Amino acid sequence: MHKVNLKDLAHATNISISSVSKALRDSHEISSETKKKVIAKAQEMGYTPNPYAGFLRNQKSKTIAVIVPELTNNYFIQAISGAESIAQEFSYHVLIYTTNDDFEKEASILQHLSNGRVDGILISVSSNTNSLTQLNELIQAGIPVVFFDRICHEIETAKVTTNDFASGFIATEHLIKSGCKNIAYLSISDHLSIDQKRKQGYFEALNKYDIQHDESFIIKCGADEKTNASKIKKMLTGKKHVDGIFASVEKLALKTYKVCNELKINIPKDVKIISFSNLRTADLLNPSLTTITQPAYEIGKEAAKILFNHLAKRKSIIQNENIVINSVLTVRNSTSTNTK
Amino acid sequence: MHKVNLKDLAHATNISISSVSKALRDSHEISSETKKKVIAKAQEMGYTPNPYAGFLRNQKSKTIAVIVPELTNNYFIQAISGAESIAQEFSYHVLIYTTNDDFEKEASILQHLSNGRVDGILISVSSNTNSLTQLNELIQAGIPVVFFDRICHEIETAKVTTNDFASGFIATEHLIKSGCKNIAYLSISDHLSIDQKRKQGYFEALNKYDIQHDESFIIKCGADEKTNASKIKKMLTGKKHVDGIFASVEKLALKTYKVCNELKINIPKDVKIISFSNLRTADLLNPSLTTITQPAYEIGKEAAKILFNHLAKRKSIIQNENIVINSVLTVRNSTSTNTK
DNA sequence: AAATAAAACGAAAACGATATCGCAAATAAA
DNA sequence: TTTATTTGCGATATCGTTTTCGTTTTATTT
Repeated sequence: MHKVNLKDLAHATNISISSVSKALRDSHEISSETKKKVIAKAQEMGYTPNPYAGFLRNQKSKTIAVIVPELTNNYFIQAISGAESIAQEFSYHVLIYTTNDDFEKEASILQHLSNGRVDGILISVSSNTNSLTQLNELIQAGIPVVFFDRICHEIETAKVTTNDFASGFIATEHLIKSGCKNIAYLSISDHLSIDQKRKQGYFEALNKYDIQHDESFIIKCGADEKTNASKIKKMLTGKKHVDGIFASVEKLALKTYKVCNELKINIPKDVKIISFSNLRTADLLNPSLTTITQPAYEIGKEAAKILFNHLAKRKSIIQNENIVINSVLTVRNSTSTNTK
Repeated sequence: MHKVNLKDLAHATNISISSVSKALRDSHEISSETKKKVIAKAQEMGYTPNPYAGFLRNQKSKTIAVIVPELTNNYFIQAISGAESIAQEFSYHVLIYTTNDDFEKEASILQHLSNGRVDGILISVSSNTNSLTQLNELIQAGIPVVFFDRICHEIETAKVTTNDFASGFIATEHLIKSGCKNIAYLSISDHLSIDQKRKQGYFEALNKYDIQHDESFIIKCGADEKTNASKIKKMLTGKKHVDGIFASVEKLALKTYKVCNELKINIPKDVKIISFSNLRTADLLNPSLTTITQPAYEIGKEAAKILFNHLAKRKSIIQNENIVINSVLTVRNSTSTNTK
């Protein structure tokens, strides 16, 4: 079955290709009669424009890329979901790429995208990102980039985040007010701006309440699950008794839950836990988990909106801008003082 | 900054466009010296081929679409994740579309894709899908479609699923062996083949153990969360005491947990629950949830492999085929008989 | 009626890469 | 040396649109 194109349509209607094209695009240069004729014939023959020809002609594909470290993460999924909803509104298409938190893979994806396959990019960088040059080249080449969550401060463009510093402070303060004296911070990566800011908020809270800062309470976790588990285990069984844990990301909190189960450590009696998390089942956990929840869906929507509005304007450079959407604290049983 | 193309490269090297093109594609028609010269210059000038031109020429874009009802669902995410991993292997790009379980939206997406924007499609249809004609047209037009999970039996192509019938049987049998007599089935949609099969497995198990089948124990849930909650509540507070619940999908199990919390109904003492689920936190719930888990990641990988292998062969039609990857039962406390 | 303006359409040049030719030069075979 | 063959390269058509610019026809003005 041959796919019908403008040429076929022109032949069938005895009208030139260019006029047929114009008729279908509702140009004022074409009389309403011929428009009708062309449209009817197009309908009849089942004409649909070849997308690639349009892409080539316009150097635009109505497609954006969303690049995230991983998909099996509620935060990113919600953000993608938000971005996708806006994309549908703007009739854009969404390409998904995962980096597995590997900056080489990230660089290779960005490299691949530099040929202009997409009109714009939404990205949350990998923990150890090193792709500054790639990203800058992309922007120089006229492909707008918007960051969300895991941003690169060094690059001038729009960035959508949550209030990491304040949230870190609030989380830690909540633990303190719940009676914790020895509070550990589970870090996911030194290189990540979100981690740094959350940690700064943590320090700020400790300072405010005159709590001694102990370097051994900063647990540097990473990509490897096993290593994380053993570090958490070591912390919980160490001489210095930890009575509060602030997890910078959800998966570290969940790992802590499992370790506590193993070690028969009672949450919240022995140790209280709060975590950044977008888990839908936070209130069904045993015990239910006190969370700092980012409005991930909104963040994704906002980032996408900025990108599409920019693409609509066709201005070459996105202004440097920091959009902050606040997280919310939801207190649950993992930080409860009522130890029945 | 002007993007450099073959023409520029030809001009810079004093070689014809066609030869430059051939040189870059390592054609045997070009001498190794000129190849070197061209490649060096390409490097120097930062040449990257314009993707759209290639798409137009080849009528192929190395892009597939993955269409799912929703993203905020662990099953679909894992499946997409699996598909994406294979896509990276095959150097394919992945466009994501969500239908919000609305068949009109699904139809419109499929319609849009019929112009050949993608080389192939992976789809899990919406609950009330009606898009048979669209799907058939797509296949007729030479765009291969592979189903996963939520399939259309009527359409001749490859379908990747789990053993829904057997799993439904196993789940129900597990409840029966745990002492349940009055087992409810939470259905998500009558129209879905997965739901029908799981329910058939449920009936089969009831039959085998000579348990009276009670029509009021089939709870027809749907997209609306509130309605689902009230139906579940009604079931749990009805005269006929329900002592076992088999949820066809995760979200219905979670809803049941919340309703039980509200009503102070104890799981598993008052009622036992088993569910199809891909929740990572199943063992951290209160109580931990007994699950039938689909190998979603594998299913996504398998579906993608079939599609890519087919695309590589360029054969026009995918043979009708049913690939089944078995789910696994993981017994946890929500069906425990040890009611401490 | 002549001159001008507007309306409706068509020819052709892009967009950038690829592949089929044909043609020359260099090599091999006769 | 002549003929045949290989090797290396270039001109050109093609993929299917869109858009600029002419050209013709119709409508408007003097």
